[in-house]
Amino acid sequence: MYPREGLSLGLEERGGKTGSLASGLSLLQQVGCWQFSLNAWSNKVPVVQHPHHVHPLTPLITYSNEHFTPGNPPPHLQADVDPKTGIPRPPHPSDISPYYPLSPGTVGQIPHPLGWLVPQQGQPVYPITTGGFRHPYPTALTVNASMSSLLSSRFPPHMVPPHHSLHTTGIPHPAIVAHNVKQESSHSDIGSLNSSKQDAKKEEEKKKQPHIKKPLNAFMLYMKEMRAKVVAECTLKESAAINQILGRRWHALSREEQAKYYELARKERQLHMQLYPGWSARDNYAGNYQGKKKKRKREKQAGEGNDANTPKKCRALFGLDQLGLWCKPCRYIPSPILGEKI
DNA sequence: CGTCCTTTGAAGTAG
DNA sequence: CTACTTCAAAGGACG
Repeated sequence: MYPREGLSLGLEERGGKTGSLASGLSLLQQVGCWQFSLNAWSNKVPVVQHPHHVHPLTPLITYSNEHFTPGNPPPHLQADVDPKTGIPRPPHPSDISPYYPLSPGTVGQIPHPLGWLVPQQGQPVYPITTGGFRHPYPTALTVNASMSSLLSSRFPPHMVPPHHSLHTTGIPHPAIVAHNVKQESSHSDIGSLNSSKQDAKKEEEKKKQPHIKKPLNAFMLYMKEMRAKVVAECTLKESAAINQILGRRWHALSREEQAKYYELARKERQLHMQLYPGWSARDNYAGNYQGKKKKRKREKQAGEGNDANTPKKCRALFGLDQLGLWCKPCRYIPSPILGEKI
């Protein structure tokens, strides 16, 4: 069932940060991965018990689960139901994200559409550092066809102007941060004295432009929600370790559970597209693609390909049973733990 | 201070 | 089309 042979049994050494077996064991126990492994071995359904069962991430889920009765449907369902027939309508662009759109009149009547991302840490999906504070999507933000066309007409498709970061409420969109927050200038380090001035000017101009971040994918949304919980469950705070745990928990989720996040991510992207019609992920490459890179690329390990987009390959390489509990050994959670039957 | 680590997924580039 | 790269989040570690 579980191809143990496919897993390295050696502790991974890298950068002198190798985690100890004991700590790894302890870690797994703390976060419940133990249970996952057991389930994987016994071919039972992996259980990631969310104590509260109410999904804090999404009103969609929360509402549909328990908070609303047929006579009192959640806002997004209200939007989805034909008022005349009462028959649910298929999704369409105008109600692209039931999480964000709220007409001004409805603000305050129902939980914030992004409350699903705010509750635990008070942080929105997209952190805003502009102005020194963070905001979720504006509460009064209404993204519908009219707004979409408004945005499109106001801004050229290839460029989102700085003021675009401000909604009519004056609250910047969470996906936008000051450009100098994280991204660096893209120019190479072969700067001459002549070009330094120009570079500085470009730099300044660039800083004026808001940095529109990528929309979060399903896993990122999941991490955002679950991180605090995992941190609370174990003593670890190091994000790399936490992320490993989260990665494993992600794989242990049922298809239905994951589907929630995929759906949320899809809506995220759609909203992002409507808010920033001309935006491309390329914009955030900041000239870092191949050669011009500012960022690392850790050397691949033996047998390690880039399997991020190739789950099948990933499964074959590292061993993944039908439950999806693949475990790649790493320095934080040593491979013997992952490979051993417990 | 800036980058790395670590995860998955989306989207980009290169061949 | 396939393979590879970057970047989203997060915060400690490290040079």
